Amino acid sequence: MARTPSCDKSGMRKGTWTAEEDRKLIAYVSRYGCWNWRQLPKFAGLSRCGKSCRLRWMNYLRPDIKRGNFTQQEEELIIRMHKKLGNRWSTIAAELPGRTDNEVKNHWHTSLKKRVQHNTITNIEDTNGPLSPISSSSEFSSTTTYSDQSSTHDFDDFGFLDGLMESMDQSFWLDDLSEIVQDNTNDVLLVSPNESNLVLDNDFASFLDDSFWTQPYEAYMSQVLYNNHWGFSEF
DNA sequence: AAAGATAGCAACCGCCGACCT
DNA sequence: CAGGTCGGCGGTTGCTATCTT
Repeated sequence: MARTPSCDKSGMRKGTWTAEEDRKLIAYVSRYGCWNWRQLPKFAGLSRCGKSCRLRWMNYLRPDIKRGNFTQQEEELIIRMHKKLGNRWSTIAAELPGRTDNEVKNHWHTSLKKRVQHNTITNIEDTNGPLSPISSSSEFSSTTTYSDQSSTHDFDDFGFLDGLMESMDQSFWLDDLSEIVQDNTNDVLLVSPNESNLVLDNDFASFLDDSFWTQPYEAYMSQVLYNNHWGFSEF
């Protein structure tokens, strides 16, 4: 679980923190605060570099650290924010009181990442059959083919449409599992897991040409902007 | 029961931006 | 402006625990 204690070239200890080291760090920071992490170990009687002390305090010893399993709400928030922000762990952790960026990052890599990937594959299989091209018999044509996640057009891709349908139920827009899909009649729908599907208005639907469904969102939008087909303000 | 594989997570490393001199 | 210091961040490592064969 932890690294074997060792020392670096300058004689600073590395590896797992002992209970005694923890006690010294807690005692010092509690009394004097963390005014300078570089200098702190010297005054606190620790043979650790400042960085190591800071990390230990921030990720483990801080009194407001919340330990234990992540709740379902916390996990959902992490998944949602990761989808929006990417690997900005400190920003994500800031929304989870008592959780550290390191903890959130670890939890993502060990648990949530696999779950999200599994859900993506499952959703694709649900609509298209197991990793097969778009099926004409399925209710919806998927926004993606095979398992190429880069060509999935999740709802968040269209954040710039936020002002367009302000009257919509906000939960629809915030739902990360919403997708933009095309049905048998070529209507373009916003599909939400809560089954409140919505047909997009014709302006938007007609804007999506065939290449939308066959290439990654970024590439598609680059092409759109390059061709000046559509300025954001027009919507 | 033993060996190998995998999961979980604390801790380290290197980089970057802010700030100071 | 240049150089140095510091705190903070994200990626990665290395070790133990647990599971699987």
